[in-house]
Amino acid sequence: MSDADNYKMGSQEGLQFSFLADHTSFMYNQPKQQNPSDTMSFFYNTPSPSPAFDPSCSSSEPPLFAVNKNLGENPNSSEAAAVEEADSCPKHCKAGDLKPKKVKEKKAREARFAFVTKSEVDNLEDGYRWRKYGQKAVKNSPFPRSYYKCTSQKCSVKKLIERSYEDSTMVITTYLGRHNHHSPATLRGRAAVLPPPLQPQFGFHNFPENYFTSIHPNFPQLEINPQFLADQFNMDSSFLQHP
DNA sequence: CGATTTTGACCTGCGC
DNA sequence: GCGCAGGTCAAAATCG
Repeated sequence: MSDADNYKMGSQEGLQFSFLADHTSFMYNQPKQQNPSDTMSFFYNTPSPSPAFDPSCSSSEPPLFAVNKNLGENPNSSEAAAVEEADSCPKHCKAGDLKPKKVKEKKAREARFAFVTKSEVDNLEDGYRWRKYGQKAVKNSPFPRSYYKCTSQKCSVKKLIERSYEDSTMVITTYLGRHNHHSPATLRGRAAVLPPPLQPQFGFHNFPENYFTSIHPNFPQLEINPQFLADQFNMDSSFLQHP
């Protein structure tokens, strides 16, 4: 079975994926019957109170991930539990814990951007070239985590890939750092069909710049690049184009 | 033969 | 200080 077939299988159920950017979780869940003219957007999902922004939660939490709370019919499903794990920091800063915490000066954590996709292939094609440099077993998970570095010289972006232990069909991808170069795929001739690259102040700096068509920094609603989705999910790009 | 992957060893940070 | 877990290194193996 080809990768394209795998993506097709995912899209038959509608597009479902979630992601985190700098400790804030986002989710996207497109119903199968969505109106083709609808804008495809990600929406802010800030927990309240919001431990996601607790600066003391900075260096040793498990990989950031979230699973859409609305994916399952049962609100008490394990997927909803996974969101709780992603939205709260482990042990020392649970939501509702108002005790002052010992805050250490820590090396600034590399910005992260994590998202979840439903796919049978682990390493989703994102236009960049990656070299695997490690693989580790993950506690409480039967699936290992793979570590990748961008192969471009002077680019220190890393990517972590693992499968969700709650749902083995979900792939958790975490980007660390920001590319200092264009996507090789873009340079190879896709520029003609892609919008101009976003500027370096791109708010979700760990993500390939061609993922999104626009960013609203004060109201974080993202519009995904239709051509990118078409490429990733083997969909008809005309279905995804804005009216 | 160069690039990439595999995999065990090693390093680091954190909690107890 | 010790043990655990996450992350990285680097030599060997594999691939194209």
